[in-house]
Order: sequence, then C-alpha cells, then structure tokens
Amino acid sequence: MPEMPEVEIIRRNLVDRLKGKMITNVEVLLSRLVKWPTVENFESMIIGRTIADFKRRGKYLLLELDNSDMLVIHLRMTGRLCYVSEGDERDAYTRIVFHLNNGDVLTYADTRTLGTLYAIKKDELWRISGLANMGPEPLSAEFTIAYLQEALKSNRGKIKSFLLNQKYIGGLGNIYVDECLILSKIHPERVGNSLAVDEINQLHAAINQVIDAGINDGGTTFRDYRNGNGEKGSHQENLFVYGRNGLPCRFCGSIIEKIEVGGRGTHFCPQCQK
DNA sequence: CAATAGCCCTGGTGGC
DNA sequence: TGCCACCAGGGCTATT
Repeated sequence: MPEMPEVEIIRRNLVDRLKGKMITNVEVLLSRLVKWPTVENFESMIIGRTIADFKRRGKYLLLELDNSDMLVIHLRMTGRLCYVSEGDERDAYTRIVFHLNNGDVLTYADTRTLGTLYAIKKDELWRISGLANMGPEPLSAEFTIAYLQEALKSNRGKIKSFLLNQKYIGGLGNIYVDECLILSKIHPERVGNSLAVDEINQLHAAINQVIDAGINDGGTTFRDYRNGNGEKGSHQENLFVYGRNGLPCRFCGSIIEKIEVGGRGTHFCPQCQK
C-alpha cells in the first residue's frame, strides 16, 4: 500500500533514469486504468514526448513532459512502477508499458487494478480533484503546527479519519496514520477538536518523524510494494502498531488491539493511547 | 457542509 | 485437499 514514503522512494529511484528519455510507444493492456482522457488521446499525448522531470505530490506521481503536459499516476493499493531493460522479465501483473528511446521499458503493474493514470495539460490539473484539493504534506514548509491546529479546531470527526483525509494532509495512509497516533499517544477515536495544544504539537512531530523514518527505511512492504527496481522496503520491521495486533506494545508491553475506525483496520495500544 | 457507507478489484488466508 | 467467505484500503460517489 504505497503511501507518501513509498511513492517518494519510487520517484527517487527512477528520476535520473527517466529524465531526458523519450516515450516512443505505450501499450495500454488494461484500458480502464486510464481515467483521462480517452485511451487513444492518452497514447497520442504521451508518445513522442520527452520526460522533462519526475515529481510527486502526496501519493501522486507526476511525470512532466517537454511540452508541459503531464502523465499522472496514482498507485492506489497495489500499483507498481518498474524500470527494466528491453529483454528483462516483466511483472506478471503488467497493465501498461512505456517504451523508452534507449530500448528500456517502464512498466506499470497492478494486481488489483485500482490504480489510476491520466495524461493531462498543466492548466487542466483541476480535473484530478484529489490532486487539486490536497492539503499540505508532511515535512513541507506549509505543514506547520499552526496549520494543524487551525485545521483541527472545527473538526468533529475522529482523528484517524482526519489524518487519512488528503484534503487536510496529503500523503498519509492507513499504516503511517496508525504509527503517528501511537507515537503521539493519541487514541484513534479521539475527536479532532478535542486535542489539547501539547497533543497537537506531539502529533505534528510524530507525523514528520514517521514519514521521515519510512523514507529512510526505503518504505514499508507488506506484500505488494516495490521501490521502482523491484525491491522491497524495510520499514515493516520498525512499525510500532500496524499489523502487530496481539503482540506486545514496544513501549509498555500491553497487547496491541485492532478495531475498525472510519471503515479502516486500526491498530493501537490501549495503555499508551488515550 | 460534513461524516459515513458503499464500491471498485484480485489474491492470500483461514475456517471447515 | 478443496472450497468459499472474507479481508486488505485509497479515494471517489451517493447518502444521511
């Protein structure tokens, strides 16, 4: 489940090899993954273009083309990008193939086919509402304690749901949300506007810390995530609560519980998190 | 307006 | 060993 750290690792691993390469052909093997425009126009907008830059916003990957059009990719649950040489074996779940002018290939693979791809003009990015309406992301200058305080002030939903909502903070997903809540000792069902100032300070620090640790560990691989070179991350070895239900808390030894919050599996320590 | 439930989609898993 | 219900969850849409 790629979240911001995983998507960032993919970007870092691929940026140097993709920049300056021309896309000479595109094979769309599963057309429903292309959300905009039509598959035909998707192909014609991309074929013959050179990749000018490879950026990221939240969980979206942004390939800027030399005419300022953009190839936007969201991996959702099981999307994987992998850079391979022409004759190399491709992922069994390859759905879209981008051929490059040096003979190499960028494959988009996706087991559950929930991922989304767009070819879009720069002034039409509003069409991708999740991208256009995304809040500031962790580790950015815009993501300040004051911002978090202001956003939480009138929020009457559960803190877990708040953190998962990309319009408030861009890039967090289910794994890192559970992790930043244990680090800040906040129960996932606490109401947003009930957080005290010191709790908001701790939450802000924990969000940045968790995302930074995830990037430093090369991301979290439970099953599907790969880093752009087909390799797994290692942050799953350093998690405090996610996937650790029934195991002792690393802080206090209490048994980690799993509940459902906002329709998502939620792991927490009943002793540490109040 | 905001919170929430439902939906998409496939493979791994656990129960019987 | 085989079958099947269920779960994983990001983000969009419909509903309350």
